[in-house]
Amino acid sequence: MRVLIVDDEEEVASFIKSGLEDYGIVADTAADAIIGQKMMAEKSYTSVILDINLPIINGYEFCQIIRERYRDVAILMLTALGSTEHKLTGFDVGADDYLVKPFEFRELMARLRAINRRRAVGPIESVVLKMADLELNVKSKEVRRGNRKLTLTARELALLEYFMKNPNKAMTRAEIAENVWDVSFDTGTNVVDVYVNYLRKKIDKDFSPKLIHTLSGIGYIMKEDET
Amino acid sequence: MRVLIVDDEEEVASFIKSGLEDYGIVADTAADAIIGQKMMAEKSYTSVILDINLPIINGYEFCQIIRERYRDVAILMLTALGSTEHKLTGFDVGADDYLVKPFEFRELMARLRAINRRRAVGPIESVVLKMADLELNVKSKEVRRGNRKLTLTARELALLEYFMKNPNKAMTRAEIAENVWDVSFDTGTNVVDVYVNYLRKKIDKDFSPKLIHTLSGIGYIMKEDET
DNA sequence: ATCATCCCATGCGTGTTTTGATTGTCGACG
DNA sequence: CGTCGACAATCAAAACACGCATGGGATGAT
Repeated sequence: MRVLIVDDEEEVASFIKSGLEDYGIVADTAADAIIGQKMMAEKSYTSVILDINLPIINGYEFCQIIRERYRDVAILMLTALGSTEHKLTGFDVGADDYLVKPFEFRELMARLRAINRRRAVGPIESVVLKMADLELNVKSKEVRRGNRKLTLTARELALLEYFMKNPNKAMTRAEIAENVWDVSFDTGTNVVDVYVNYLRKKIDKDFSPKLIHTLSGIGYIMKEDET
Repeated sequence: MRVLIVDDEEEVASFIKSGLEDYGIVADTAADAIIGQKMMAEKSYTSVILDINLPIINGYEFCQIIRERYRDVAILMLTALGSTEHKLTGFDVGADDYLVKPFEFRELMARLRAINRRRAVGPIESVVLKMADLELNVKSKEVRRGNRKLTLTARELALLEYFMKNPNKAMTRAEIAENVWDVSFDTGTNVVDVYVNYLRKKIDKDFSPKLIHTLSGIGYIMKEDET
């Protein structure tokens, strides 16, 4: 995920930028639409956070330009203009969401996530993957369940990461093997079974609810609810 | 576009409903999540407008349920709870947008349009196959009829999936055998009959209407209406 | 050299799948 | 009106595959 912030107020822009970076999201800033346009030509952004009161070209016009050229970029308008008329115009020119200043950063973040959630192939790449009380920090490779810290081996970790990135999805052994062992699956081995077993011993054995479930004849699935 | 409004305040719900209908959008209302769930099982909605303060099951929980089962439905939360915490929770459970009461109808309309426009971009194939109140989530392999969860074996599941992907189509045993057992049909076995029987026991026996029908001399057909 | 990690092979118990025989249903025809 | 035959539904035992556990060997790191 790469975000472009277009705002002529220096403070606001850098405040958002540093906030996003705390979440591991790359962010660039642009003071006006002309600069913004150039940056979008150079790099490909997943989202744009856009002010309306901009010098030269205003936010509405810029929004239309983006929509035309980069059809699938998520656009979030962030402005002091809070009247319904303004909002309607914003959505009219193609914004995906509209947030009024002053704002809480956490809400901005949540809205940004929401508009990206659909578009992206997988869910937004959050640094911390969560399911029930199990957490996996992809960056630090730290795994904890409840308040217990767990130590996994490299392979166990890769497997868990794959599971957590595909929650509620039934997966065959072949699928898992190809993604976690990244060799085309050599039939006649049961590594997957063995490692699922290892994982279970560490993350499920002493806890509840169980997260890794077996689907007989199909494979495995990671999900929260029992059965 | 078909919208479901879940709100226990009668006035609000019907206000929105009639507003949407002015725009030629079909809208249904449900007073609580249980009713809402049933309606979603029967018809397929593009969007849900969801209150949080609901009797029995609150909006957050219902939102999660919807997200799980109907991945590609747009959810807009509409509630009096305006704190950032509430909003965050809303987005956390999978809402696409969050609007605080009191609201202007025009803004609701604009936001509804925005979240649907966005969703239409990527062709997300529906993962939930439906017929009457029977649902098969192809991704998680979960099968439910009404609100009962059913457990099928791998072969039963494959058969059901084949049936549901070819609704209202008469199919011979040979056709079924080739697709579900993927061996060229060894005449002289009655596996198909046996498994249709197993399936019926699980998905049709205690329910109505019956979905799997026998065509004597031809084969089987899956369809909703009796005969 | 020692240790942890990773992968493979084997065997067992259990649930699933298949088979083959029996029972049930319905229409045609004597 | 009863019988027969074709077809479908049901049943239960047998064959089979699947998933899980375990021990041990190969590999690589310290």
